[in-house]
Amino acid sequence: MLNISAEQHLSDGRNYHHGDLRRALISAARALITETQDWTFSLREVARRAGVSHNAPYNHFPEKRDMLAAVAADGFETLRQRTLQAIQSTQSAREALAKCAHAYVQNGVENPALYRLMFGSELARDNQWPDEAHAAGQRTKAVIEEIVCRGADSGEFAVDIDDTDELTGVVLSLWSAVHGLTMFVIDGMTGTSRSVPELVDQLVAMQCRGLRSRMAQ
Amino acid sequence: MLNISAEQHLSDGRNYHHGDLRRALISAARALITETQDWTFSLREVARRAGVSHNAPYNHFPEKRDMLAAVAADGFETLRQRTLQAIQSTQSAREALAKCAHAYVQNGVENPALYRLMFGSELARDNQWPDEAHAAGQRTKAVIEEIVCRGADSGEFAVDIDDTDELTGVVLSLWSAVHGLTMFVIDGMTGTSRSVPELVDQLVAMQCRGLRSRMAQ
DNA sequence: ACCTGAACACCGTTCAAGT
DNA sequence: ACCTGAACACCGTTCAAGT
Repeated sequence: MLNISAEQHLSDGRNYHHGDLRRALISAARALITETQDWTFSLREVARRAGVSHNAPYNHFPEKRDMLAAVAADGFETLRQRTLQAIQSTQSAREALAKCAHAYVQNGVENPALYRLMFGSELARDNQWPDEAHAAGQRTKAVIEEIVCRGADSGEFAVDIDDTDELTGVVLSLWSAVHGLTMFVIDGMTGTSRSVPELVDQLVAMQCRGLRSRMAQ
Repeated sequence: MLNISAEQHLSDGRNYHHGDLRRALISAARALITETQDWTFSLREVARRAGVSHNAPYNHFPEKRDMLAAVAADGFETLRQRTLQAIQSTQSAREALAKCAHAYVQNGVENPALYRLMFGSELARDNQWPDEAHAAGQRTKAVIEEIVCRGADSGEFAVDIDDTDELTGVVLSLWSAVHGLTMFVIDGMTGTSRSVPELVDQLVAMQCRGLRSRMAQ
């Protein structure tokens, strides 16, 4: 994954402090988020963990927010890889969508704070996201787009993928549903005792039904 | 709405500082969020705005987080009222769902920071939400549940509302989709030039299709 | 180019005290 | 019961200086 350990760097012959402090800071911050399930820790604490002075981070990030944005981008990359792996060797678009959704939700459940950072975040400044995090999010979206195109090709989904607007809208609707469910599960807002996989299955079933028949809107 | 002004308090004959500082603090914080589109302001700043010493808030909230949670609950209440009003005098469940979704998304777009606070939030401590915010969220969910029940009664939606699990799952799926879309619109992650109303319409159309026919899952 | 240490203006929270 | 003021340990960020 993206978490290159300190040892690897050192065995590289590169000095931890001079070779890749940026990466080390991101790793340290991500580890802190994973451990504490919170990101109210200080930038100084991250620097301490990385074994550098409390200002060293400013050589790599303009301010704290930008470092968190880099962690978020890292989280998006992990999510992308996990969903991508989940749809390997699936037999149908329908199955791929289900597998993707399960992997997606589980990724969030396993590290709620990181998932919250990726989306909920005060990363936005003036309601504008840092480019790095934004781009990483778009790459994650591409996985869903691939599934939709596959379903259209196979005839499973009644989507006109040559109509860019329609394709984008469908992809966005699907991502919205899966993302929303992930948030509610994480936040304990489901208000039911049903298992997470059951909820995911029901959501996917409903979305697939919506994609199959295309009556008057 | 819930924003009772200072004047109203004073005309009540109640002293602003002794009568309802809690409410005044929530209002001040909400105003700060609305103005700055951020909630990294300090608790001391909120106290300043309310014209009290920097510790007065501690008489009403155990810590800063709890005050933000109260603001979030306030935001949920506004959202609930706006969606509730949107579905008044609608002719069908289908129309109600559309109107509700439009009002919901627009509410988020009008005050992104508040919406982010309500959901994305580091309000959670140990992944557990403050009771007040949690309860307010559940009340918002009830609006969607009402629409689904109405659609089941009228035969518009093929949902067995006597099956609690199924009903909960459907409501959660719908809420997930609308919430997810709201977040993506706010975060500028839609990756399309289509208008927000168009995206909402497409999402609603897809969800309704999913609710109408019930073939083998 | 990258890192350090001192410095500045702030903050969340606690505590003893006032009414 | 509610509010104040002083105090504590911290933080983000800047700056001058070191290599």
